Amino acid sequence: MYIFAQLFNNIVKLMDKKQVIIPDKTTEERILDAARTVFTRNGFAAARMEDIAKEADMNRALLHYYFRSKQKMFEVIFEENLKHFFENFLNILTTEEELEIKIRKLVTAEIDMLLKNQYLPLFMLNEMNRNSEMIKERLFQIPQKQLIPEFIVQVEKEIRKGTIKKVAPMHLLINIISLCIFPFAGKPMMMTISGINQKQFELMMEDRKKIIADLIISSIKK
Amino acid sequence: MYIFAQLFNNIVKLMDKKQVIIPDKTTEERILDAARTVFTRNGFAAARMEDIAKEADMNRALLHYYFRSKQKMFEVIFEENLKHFFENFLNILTTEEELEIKIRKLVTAEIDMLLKNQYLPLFMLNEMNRNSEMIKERLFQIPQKQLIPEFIVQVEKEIRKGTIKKVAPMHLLINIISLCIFPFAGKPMMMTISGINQKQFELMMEDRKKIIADLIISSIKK
DNA sequence: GTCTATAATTTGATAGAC
DNA sequence: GTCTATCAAATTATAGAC
Repeated sequence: MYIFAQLFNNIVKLMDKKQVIIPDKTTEERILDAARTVFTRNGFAAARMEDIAKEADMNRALLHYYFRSKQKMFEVIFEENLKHFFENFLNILTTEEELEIKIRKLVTAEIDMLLKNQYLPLFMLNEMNRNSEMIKERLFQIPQKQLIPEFIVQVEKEIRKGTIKKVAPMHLLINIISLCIFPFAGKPMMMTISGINQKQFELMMEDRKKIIADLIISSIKK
Repeated sequence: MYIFAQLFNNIVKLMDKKQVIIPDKTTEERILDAARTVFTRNGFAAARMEDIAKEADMNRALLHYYFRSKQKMFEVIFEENLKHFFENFLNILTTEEELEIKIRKLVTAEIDMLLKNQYLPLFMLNEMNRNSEMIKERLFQIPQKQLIPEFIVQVEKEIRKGTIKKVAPMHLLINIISLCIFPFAGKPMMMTISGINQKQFELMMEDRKKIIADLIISSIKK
């Protein structure tokens, strides 16, 4: 029953504001979309319920009706972002793939993901930096404890076999992560310094897929 | 005249709270020290005037007496941090030094600076990401416009001379910056993932001075 | 210059009509 | 479910005593 009321409501708004509102999204989805945008862009502290309401084209009261508090709403988005940020990377990190292939896949997948979520790095870095209990708890639940060592073991095995140079596996991993993620966290700086625009930035990151992988691989090749 | 009153005041507080307060710092300096700590750690949005007052061991009213508003106080600290973040790096970038030596100096100086200012990267990345008019204006005033091209010219010259491989100068620069700065911005993540403590993190960054420089240099050597 | 008390503003959260 | 009106709390900023 209410689905028609909502549909009608959206169509009225659509005509009224001459704006495209996807009519088949539930209110909850519209709120989450808006919350994702605002929280990911501004972080918890700088995000305003009013901003989210405006982004979702509704009023603040409705946000509280669906999610009770800013904190609870944030936790949903943080959870999403945390998973998004780590999941794919950690999955590739522990496949049975040969090391060189794996490094190329890691870099490509990571940069592709970040090109679609350009505010994610700064969001994650910030929220992990904040000393929030909730976030510390959630971080400890990540299965990194097992996944990272798996990769390290793989690198150590290659070193013993003599197929790659003797490198510190943890540094290797940090190098890969740094080279992929930093340009996104520092995008405004990059763009100002080098005077490039959004489109040029994205093209540059496409180039970096090969540049980073080559750099890393040449540093471990004998 | 008032310098004695202040000295007396500080000594009283010192005895009263059994706490070491350097008595020869002016009130303004004590406020700036506190503001630097709080703003750099938490960013503008999450920083509270109350936090700064507590850190400086005085009350909020006094902060306003000296700096009028939170915004004005922040601008002083931002200015300081901006200079601190770029100045030394850009100076080294444009010395007459030979390229390989220069890269080693850049990496060492940058990591040394960041070891002493571990919250600086995240602060700068965040504030540059915020769309503040004041910050955009200040960024444009940085002499990067001239300094970066100077370095790029140097690299291009080496390539033409045939002393180094044919690499994209801008990517080379971004690689150096990424490798040095990212671990500090992602310190909480690094520490959680690899289970290391503050002391171990700092030792790791000491190791990275050589690791990063070697990596970069080996990638340009013929 | 420094403090206490208080005003003003912003922001998160709720009540109640429809 | 959604809105308007309102409250409550947090936070910045000022007034005025000492």
